[in-house]
Amino acid sequence: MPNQARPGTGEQAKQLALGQLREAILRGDMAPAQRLVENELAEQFGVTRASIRAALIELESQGLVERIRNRGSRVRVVTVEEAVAITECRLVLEGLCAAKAAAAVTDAQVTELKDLGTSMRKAVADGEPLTYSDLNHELHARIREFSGQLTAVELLERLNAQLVRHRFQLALRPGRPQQSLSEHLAMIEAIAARDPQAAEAAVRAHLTSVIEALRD
Amino acid sequence: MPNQARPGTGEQAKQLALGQLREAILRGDMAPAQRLVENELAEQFGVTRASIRAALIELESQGLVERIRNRGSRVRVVTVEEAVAITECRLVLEGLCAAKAAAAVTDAQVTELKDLGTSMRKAVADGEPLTYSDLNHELHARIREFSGQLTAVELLERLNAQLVRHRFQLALRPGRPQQSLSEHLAMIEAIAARDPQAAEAAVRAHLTSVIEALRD
DNA sequence: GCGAACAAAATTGTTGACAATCTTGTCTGG
DNA sequence: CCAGACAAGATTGTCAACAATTTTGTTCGC
Repeated sequence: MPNQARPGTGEQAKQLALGQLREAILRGDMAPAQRLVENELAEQFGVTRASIRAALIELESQGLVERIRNRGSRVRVVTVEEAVAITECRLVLEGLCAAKAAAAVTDAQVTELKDLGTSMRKAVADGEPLTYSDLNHELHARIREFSGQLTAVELLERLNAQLVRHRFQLALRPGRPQQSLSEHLAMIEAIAARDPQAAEAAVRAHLTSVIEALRD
Repeated sequence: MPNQARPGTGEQAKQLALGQLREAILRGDMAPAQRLVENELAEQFGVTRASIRAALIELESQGLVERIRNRGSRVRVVTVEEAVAITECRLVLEGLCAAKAAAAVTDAQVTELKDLGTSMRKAVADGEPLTYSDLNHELHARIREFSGQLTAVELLERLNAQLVRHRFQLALRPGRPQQSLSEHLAMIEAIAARDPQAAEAAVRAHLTSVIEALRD
């Protein structure tokens, strides 16, 4: 169960620190490879070093930061090759989720997916890559959710967190949304048709294309 | 990068505690759902609570223990449904690794796999399910290793750690090694033939059979 | 006898100080 | 001028004590 980042509620210090740090890294506030000194972070977030420490240990095993014995922590930089390897894992895991989802979706959920599809079509037509990227993300999340495969969902969320930086670069590439759109619509179509094999194939095709785009 | 459990070397207290605790859980020394009290563990392993605490946090995000706020930690029990879900993830990820391995193995590595195959055949013929289980484990590990897919390997090791208890139950089931053997030999055959699609299919077939066996 | 309020025990969460380790800059000898 | 030893500073690792929380057992009122 991934830790939700909800600063502000009456959480314990460690959870608060974890949430804040995680958000900061995901938002890009911390430069890549930036050093994370426990004392500075503790003062910055208003908690003690022990809490920061616990948060860093957790973030390390989520692959967001790197820790070296007696040398400190830094935000992990994901090379292009790693991004490809991560996306290959996403490919098979999201394929699994899509197949499961195709076998289990309700009518209401199909409607929701189709609505997302039309929104995406509109975003591309209006030339709003930012909105499209958000919808894209949401579509993948919904498919994961509908699959009911809790283990796969957890792994995927961990993997996705490592790709934030690369995701932005990809979304703003000219021509990319157009190609991506048709692939996404095919995924929706296959799930709506309750065809697990087709759904898995569509997801694989989409992420294969993402991998090619990553290797610009 | 998963933390290797190598107690005895001059590691730091937290790493030592982590290794010992992990080994103890994996070996089954800790009963399922057993309470893990920080003070007791600290005394038992000869380290302070802080080290135990850090170790527990890490083990939690590896899915080996469960931690509830102000209530303590216990070794996580994996239900049969969870074991199935985990094995479904293994299915797709090991499929990916097998395909990659088939595309990249050297001749020496093929020889190694075939040797493993004959050893497994012998273990089944001699009726040694324990030896066979070990070889089984090693075969899977080798295939992962030969794939060069670091991200997938890391995910798989995490997943496998959660299945120790179920693995034992499966290995000792009468008739199971015989069926498992032919599936494993097919995997080796496909990788030796450098056929990625066949390798992926063989792994999927094998783990599908494992899932069915899990649902006794 | 039963339920709720309350008190005591056990356990985790937090804090600040201290020790061990690594990095960096300086100095000495060649 | 350079290599290696050495000392100073910075940073992480460890520790023991304290605070907060939850659980459990007990007592009181009905």
